Amino acid sequence: MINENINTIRGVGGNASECCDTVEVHEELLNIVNSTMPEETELYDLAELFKVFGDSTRIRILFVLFEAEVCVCDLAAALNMTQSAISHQLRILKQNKLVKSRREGKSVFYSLADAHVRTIIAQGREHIEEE
Amino acid sequence: MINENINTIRGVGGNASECCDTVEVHEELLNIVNSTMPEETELYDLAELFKVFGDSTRIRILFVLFEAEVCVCDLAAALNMTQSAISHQLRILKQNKLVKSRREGKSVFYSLADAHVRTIIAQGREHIEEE
DNA sequence: TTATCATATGAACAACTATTCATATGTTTA
DNA sequence: TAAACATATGAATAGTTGTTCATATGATAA
Repeated sequence: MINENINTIRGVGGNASECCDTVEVHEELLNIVNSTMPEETELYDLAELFKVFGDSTRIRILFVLFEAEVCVCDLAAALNMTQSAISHQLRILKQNKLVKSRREGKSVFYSLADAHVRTIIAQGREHIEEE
Repeated sequence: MINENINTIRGVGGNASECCDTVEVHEELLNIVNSTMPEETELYDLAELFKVFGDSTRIRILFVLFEAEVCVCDLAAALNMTQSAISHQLRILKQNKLVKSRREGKSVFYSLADAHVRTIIAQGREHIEEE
């Protein structure tokens, strides 16, 4: 059971009828928001990071990189997409430090840059596989 | 060090020059993709889930719900947004089973529905706070 | 150098999304 | 019942994003 020791925010009277007809937001709630809410920039960065995971092409790229270090054209061939599309997505993954790259001759090999990638995706899979 | 026992996918010769000029995709890579890549629908669902986390308004809602069960109008007031905007986002969070709701009189109280929410966001924060 | 292969990238376009506005639904109180 | 309050939702719009196309950059081989 989640939230077992989390209070419901109500008005002073403690019933639902006083929930929303007060002009001032409940002080308790404001204290919570002010003390536990991350900074604006961190919230933005967090959303930005999850946006990167929110595209099935990038997810597929990550699943390939879970198993091997692969060059761009092989990724494109394996995922049956154009080199350009893959390259654009790799750029986003790299900007967000989820993958790293290494040039070897004409090819550029990509691999995972961060252990959190596996954890985050694993937790996501667990979530969607419930029921 | 990540990827310490993960092979680089190459051509038969094992050098970079044979990486991409083969007509057929490397068999080893195809085997990996076929055996470890989740189903199309799971990939789609995964991306869909992370899209939900990819918006700072929804992230802020979740941070409030980390601490308390809150009704819609209090969420709107605390986050300084319109009731309609919050309600639309709560709908998305609920559809993806990240929050649950409970009616009490005129108010509807929202709370976290799943422990994975905390884990996923915690991992995200760890990632962006590195360096 | 020139040709070729591998990758990166800017521009354009179509598809998607978050917010706003107006309004509908649901609940309580008078 | 009617009025007021809390929430939900459809439509419209502005902003964002993923792919394609054309082309530029970088590296190797002839």
